[in-house]
Amino acid sequence: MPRVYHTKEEVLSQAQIILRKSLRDIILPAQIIEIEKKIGVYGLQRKGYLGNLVEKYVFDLEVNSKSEADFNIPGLELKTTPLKKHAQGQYTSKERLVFSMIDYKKIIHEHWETSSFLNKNRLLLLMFYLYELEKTVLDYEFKFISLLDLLQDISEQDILQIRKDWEHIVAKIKRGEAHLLSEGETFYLGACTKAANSEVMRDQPGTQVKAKPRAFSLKQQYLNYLIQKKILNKELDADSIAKRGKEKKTIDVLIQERFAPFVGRTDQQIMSSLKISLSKRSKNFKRLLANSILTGTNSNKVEELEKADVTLKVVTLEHTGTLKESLSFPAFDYKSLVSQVWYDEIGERMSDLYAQLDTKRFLFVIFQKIKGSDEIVLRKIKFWSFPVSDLTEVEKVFNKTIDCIKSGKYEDLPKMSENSVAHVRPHGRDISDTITTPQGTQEIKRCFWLNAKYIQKALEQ
DNA sequence: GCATGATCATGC
DNA sequence: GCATGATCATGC
Repeated sequence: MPRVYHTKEEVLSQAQIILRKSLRDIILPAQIIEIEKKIGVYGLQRKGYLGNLVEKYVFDLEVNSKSEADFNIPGLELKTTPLKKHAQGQYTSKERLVFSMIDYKKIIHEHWETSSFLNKNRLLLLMFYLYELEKTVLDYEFKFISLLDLLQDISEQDILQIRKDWEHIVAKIKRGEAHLLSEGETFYLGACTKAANSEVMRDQPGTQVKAKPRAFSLKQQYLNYLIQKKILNKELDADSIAKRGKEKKTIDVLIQERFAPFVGRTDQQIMSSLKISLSKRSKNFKRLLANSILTGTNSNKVEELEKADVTLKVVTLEHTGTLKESLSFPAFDYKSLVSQVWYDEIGERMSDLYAQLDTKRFLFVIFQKIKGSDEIVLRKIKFWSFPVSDLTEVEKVFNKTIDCIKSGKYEDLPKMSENSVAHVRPHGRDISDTITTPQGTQEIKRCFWLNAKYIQKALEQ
């Protein structure tokens, strides 16, 4: 008979039996053999299998494949989720935390307080295990186990943001724009792509256009924040824009308000009203200026931006309004790149570049040069995420890049003149900064860039 | 003026 | 020591 749980405390206490242990440590030899047989059939990577095993062997529950609640306790959801270990020994989440699929047709009739998302996931039993490539589900060690109440254990500020994220996603679906959703347009709660079992593309309300299946997710960076702050009780070394969470505002409102008094002012005026003095010769001068406006310190780490995985980009327009410089991404590894596929339509595999464009959010701080002066003016700030409608253009660049690398034609890599959105260009320290190619030769480090003209247009909108 | 190649400066 | 964000330099 499967076990029945009556309280969340009972569930949490049962979960602890596997803390700092692996499945192999807590089950019988006969069960180990049975699981090893299945691993042979399913392979090591079968997602969700570990979750099923935990339900069965840690909690003694009957495992069903339906999306029914794990326990009989309303809102309590079990999540087994992987960690990765960094060189300095600290743990971060390996992935975002994915919830159940968004039902495009039903959700447009929901409200946050009574939403199916909150109903199902308000209480999260988070079981973090250390993912290691060479191990199977039997040997992953469970590192942290925590019960998180989404409405009580996180700051009001964060709850508000999650609610606004949810409302943003629902509003977009209501407008018949589910196909235009991307994970990058919200802060903590995202709508991430998710493999569908039966249908690849889904119907959505109000339009004939089909949309990719998506699920709610807590973004990876926000999950990292929860691990550090709520599970390990560590103080963050980042500076908060809303000091100590007293201001109950969403991130974009908060940031807009911080910059508003300085829009239209010169760098000199900004420095004197902030009572700071920064060297203009310093290459990150404008970056420091932006940080000072945001947090009052020159710290590069801004809590709200880190939690929401927002990349701050400082750009400087010419006095005429043109943007000269393109936007770089981290340098790529030729060998790793050729093993990637752009996006496999069921969301099982995607390239680093696709992931960057679909999940990242940018905050542009836009300065402009003044004619005949060495002063600059803060023009505006703008949140931006990459429009899904332009992904196909980048896909062309991506595929051509892979073709060129595979055939060793490094001089034919996609140029800015070939594509309106993106190109490939060097991105190393100098010409001696090289990396090994699939051919075994050394080649200068390069990366994908978003074209300056393209970014300029995006900023004007 | 723009595309492309190359490098700087900082901070982790 | 290196990755990264940002910018510089050159040549057409």
